[in-house]
Amino acid sequence: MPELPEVETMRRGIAAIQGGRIERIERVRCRRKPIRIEPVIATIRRRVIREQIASVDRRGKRVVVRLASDDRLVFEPRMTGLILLAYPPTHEHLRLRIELSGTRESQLLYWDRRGLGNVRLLSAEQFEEQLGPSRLGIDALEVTRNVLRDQLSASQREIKVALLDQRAIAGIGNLYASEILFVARVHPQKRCGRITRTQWQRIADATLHVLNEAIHYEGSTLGDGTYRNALNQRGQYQNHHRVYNRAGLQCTVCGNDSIRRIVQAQRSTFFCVACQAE
DNA sequence: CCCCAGTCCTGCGGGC
DNA sequence: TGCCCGCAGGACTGGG
Repeated sequence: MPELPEVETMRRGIAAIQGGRIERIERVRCRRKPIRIEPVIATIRRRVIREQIASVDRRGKRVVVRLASDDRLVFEPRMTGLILLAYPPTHEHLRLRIELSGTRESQLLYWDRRGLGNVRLLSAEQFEEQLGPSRLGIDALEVTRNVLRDQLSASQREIKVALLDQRAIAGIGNLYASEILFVARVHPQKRCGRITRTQWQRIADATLHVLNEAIHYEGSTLGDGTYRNALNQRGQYQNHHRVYNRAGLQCTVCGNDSIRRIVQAQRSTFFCVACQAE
């Protein structure tokens, strides 16, 4: 379930392909399994082959490889996508291989078990249109109390559901929304309109704290073990979760058996009924 | 504006 | 032991 910390870990893992020793894209190979890709592969090849890689960035839950031409190759892993330099978990689900020239041979792989993710080549204009500020909110690592308040306080939605809205804030998904609200001590069903200034401040602080902590541990590799970094190694943040997947277990803060699971917008939410009374 | 259910997909684990 | 079904949830869509 790549969210911001997992996607950022992938981005850092492949960042060595930018500039420097890596010269350019030499080949693009589609593997056996179909891939959601746009435009068609022939057009992608025509536009990327022999292009240099200018930078490797991230926009919310997407990795953005910017080429010297200013076209952008956007990887959106969704549930089970991985962006790798090597060691795909299975050969079967390898979807795309981009061969790069350089002093050392290099490659970029896109692997996706379920295939819900996608890869798109966008012009600078298309990128602005489809992934610009009108479609995708400010990056979650940049939030402040005032950004949260401006974006969400007019909403009557429950805060946990609102945090998942990528048009407001980009990068928070189901797992980190629960973790953030626990650290902020705000009840996940609290309506946005009823959240106080102090609570917005705590949510902003908790967002930065939790996401940076998760990046430090290279993200969360959950039960099915799908998520991996760019070298197919597991993340470790699952060992530091405070509430996610911990229903019925002891709260790390108050010590009570007060962690519950509820469903909001058809998704699991975990929280401590004692620590997040409001 | 918001909410909800359905869609895309695969693999897993529970229940019988 | 095998089969079916529900579940996981990111982003999007269509209907209310």
